[in-house]
Amino acid sequence: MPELPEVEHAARTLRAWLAGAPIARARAAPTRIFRSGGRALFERRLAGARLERVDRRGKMLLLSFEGGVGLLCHLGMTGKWVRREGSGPVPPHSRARLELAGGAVLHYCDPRLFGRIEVHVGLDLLTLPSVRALGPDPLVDGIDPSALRDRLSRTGRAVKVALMDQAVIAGAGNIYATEALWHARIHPARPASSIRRGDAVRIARGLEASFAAALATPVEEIAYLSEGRGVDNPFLVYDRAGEPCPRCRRTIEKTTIGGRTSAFCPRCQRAP
DNA sequence: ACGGATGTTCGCGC
DNA sequence: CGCGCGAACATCCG
Repeated sequence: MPELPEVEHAARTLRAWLAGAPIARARAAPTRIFRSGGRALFERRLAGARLERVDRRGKMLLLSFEGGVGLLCHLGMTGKWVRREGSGPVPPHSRARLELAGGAVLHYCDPRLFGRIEVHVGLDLLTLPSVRALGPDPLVDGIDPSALRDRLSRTGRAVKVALMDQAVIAGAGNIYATEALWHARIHPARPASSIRRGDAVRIARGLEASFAAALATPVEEIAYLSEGRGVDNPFLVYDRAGEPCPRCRRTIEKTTIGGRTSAFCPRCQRAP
């Protein structure tokens, strides 16, 4: 459940779920979702907590509660929050749960345990080093093409690898880096250092377009990889190798860049 | 049955 | 120090 659009959806959903009732009880199994000592803090400090605000920075969810308790949650590759009535069945791979006054239960489910939850007391989550290390968030800060070009031009890595670097731009992963570069007509293996002002403008537009499209799409569809059967691929080029490019009809190809599969159109996105 | 999957982090070698 | 690469994490799906 991971890149910016899905995390933004999770933030909005959690905001609504936690708006009414305070947390009555917090429980979690001992898993590596929690770093050292985190589980005890989770169970002890979230009991009785009332939501103040939910923020998102890149792929990080930041839940702040009255009294200075903060919960940071990264969904990793397969994490998601699920709401159940207290009487309902426990969803698969529930790793932690927030029992709300009123009966609903919010489960953090994560089969592969790549996600993480941290509880912090007495500080602003936005000041955490892991949050401050993030680059600008496209929805919160917007994307400044000049700043993007400056950050890209300082590295010789492939532009797609650089776009997935959360310190460059917060929130893009394999799907949206792939989509944005197709929009921008830039080959994913091009050295980031070769990106010029005009390229950066098109990449910024490409990111905005692919994020906007995803935010306008039902979350079950953007999560089609995890939802599995029956959900159509909502993306233009991601996971579409062998199909025609939606712009020029040339067959989309795939290659491996930075260890990740990358789909691209060999005509629209010429090799470096 | 095998291979790959939306992410992050670590170790190793150059 | 930068960077590439592979592995690891644990599970599901086609």
